[in-house]
Amino acid sequence: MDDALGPQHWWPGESRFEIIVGAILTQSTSWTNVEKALGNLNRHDRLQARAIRAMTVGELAEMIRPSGYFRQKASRLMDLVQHLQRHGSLKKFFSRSTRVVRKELLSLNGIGPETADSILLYAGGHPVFVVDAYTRRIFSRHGWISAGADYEEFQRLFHCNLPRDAGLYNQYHALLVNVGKNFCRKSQALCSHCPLEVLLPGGRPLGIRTVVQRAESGSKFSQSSD
DNA sequence: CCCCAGGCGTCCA
DNA sequence: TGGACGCATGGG
Repeated sequence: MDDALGPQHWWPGESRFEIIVGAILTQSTSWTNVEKALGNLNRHDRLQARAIRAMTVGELAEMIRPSGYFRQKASRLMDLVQHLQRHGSLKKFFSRSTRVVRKELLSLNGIGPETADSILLYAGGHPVFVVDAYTRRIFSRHGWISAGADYEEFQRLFHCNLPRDAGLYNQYHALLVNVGKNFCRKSQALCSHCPLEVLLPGGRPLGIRTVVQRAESGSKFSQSSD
């Protein structure tokens, strides 16, 4: 286990490798389904890179079936694991500059900006802000950024307004996920009980720091995970 | 029955 | 460059 030196993250997972696997499996999929897939892998003692490589993609696909898109994800996961192998340890893989590792992750099939950044932040401890559907929804609904802004544009908003700190990005993202899940839901947003209610459009513009501090002090779910 | 979930690649205008 | 679509299971 080389996760002893890894960051303390809220992202579920016992090891850096499990976090990486989870990042692929959770693409457009609820975490409960991902848990079933991870449970299958764990039960068969398959939550290590070596054990994954020893399987066929077909076997891997069957094991992760509950996470949905299982054929695609099996193939993506296998590609990633093969790639990681060439770098030796995960520690070596992540020890290079954020820019280099990110570019490399993005070059792999099935790894887009959010998955790459989740892996960088939660498995690698790199200071990159993860922009997900919750983040986009919360910030565009409040009028803080256009809904049509692209990934890099959203990310720049955070990188330019917050200290470059992995622990901070980790915590902020966790808070946004909680607000997104429990209040700023896709349909039927529960603004009346939301910690960000006073920041609805029309109010005085406030910085990101204020937004997140409010989420932190107001959310009853700030410590919940999975 | 419906809608939704912590995306990504491909295709096409 | 950007919008539609396929990928798929499981829960509410």
